[in-house]
Amino acid sequence: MDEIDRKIACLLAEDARRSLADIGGVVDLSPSAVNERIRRLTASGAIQRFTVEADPVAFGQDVLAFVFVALNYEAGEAAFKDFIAACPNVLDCHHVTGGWSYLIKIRVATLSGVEDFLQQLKERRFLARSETMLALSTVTEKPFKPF
Amino acid sequence: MDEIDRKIACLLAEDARRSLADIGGVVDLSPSAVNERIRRLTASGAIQRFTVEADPVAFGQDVLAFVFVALNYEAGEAAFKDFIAACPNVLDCHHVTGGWSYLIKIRVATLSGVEDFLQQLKERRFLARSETMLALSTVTEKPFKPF
DNA sequence: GATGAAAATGTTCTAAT
DNA sequence: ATTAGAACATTTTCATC
Repeated sequence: MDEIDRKIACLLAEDARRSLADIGGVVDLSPSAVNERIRRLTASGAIQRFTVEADPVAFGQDVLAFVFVALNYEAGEAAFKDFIAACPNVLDCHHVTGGWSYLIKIRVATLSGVEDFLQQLKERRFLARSETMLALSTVTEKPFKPF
Repeated sequence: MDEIDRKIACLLAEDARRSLADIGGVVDLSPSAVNERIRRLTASGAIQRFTVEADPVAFGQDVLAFVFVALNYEAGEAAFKDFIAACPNVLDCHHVTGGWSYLIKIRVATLSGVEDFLQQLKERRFLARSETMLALSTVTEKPFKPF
């Protein structure tokens, strides 16, 4: 992981469709060398996958909410994590400092989707307490990119 | 935006390097037809860009924090938004319901990076109050994907 | 590790329906 | 909007340094 690797990762983050020749032009390497570096970055997990950024609104997921959860540990933390990891509406879930155990970021189609999500947590007995914050508008929202 | 478009977007979200022929095999369309649909999805903004998902830790951004901000409106909301949009450490920034004006998600190399970030907000007089939550561990973290 | 050239694969364009 | 096929470009492999 040197400066060239970082630069290649940055270029791919901006546009993953750039050709190896293009990238090679920027970092002064042959297409094959660039290819080999991308292969290594991918194999090591530094680059996790090639994907597309999609507009949630265009796909009907208009509502963004943050749910703070105090876990009911009797229900099992592992079961909670499994549920969260499998739920397509969950974009983020982190164990956090402060008065709550987890902070969860979800995208749903409508407000009732938020209620459905909370209901699912309740049904599975994961919830001791929770608090929900709705996002009214977004200034910026982007996945992590090397820089 | 029909079911086929959704499916194509899903497949690209999983792996943006799949060939047009591959995708066509799944949705029962010719490579050219798939290509045309991807072109339209991209042109309409439903697909915002082709990119790579990178591992923040591999790139030395180990610390994830959520910063709640009550804005000092005298400093100018537009200036705040400009600053936030331009800051590479900021992954998310949303105007939210509740006692805070904005919820900001940042990635920094070390804890002192959190302090630096808060210091920058202070220097620019954006801050009335703030509260910071550190992420201790991550259950899931992914950009929005159509499904 | 990197290179350059050959081989394999994928994409884009054109004409037609 | 979609298709087929030709023309074009890119990626991948491999022998070599």
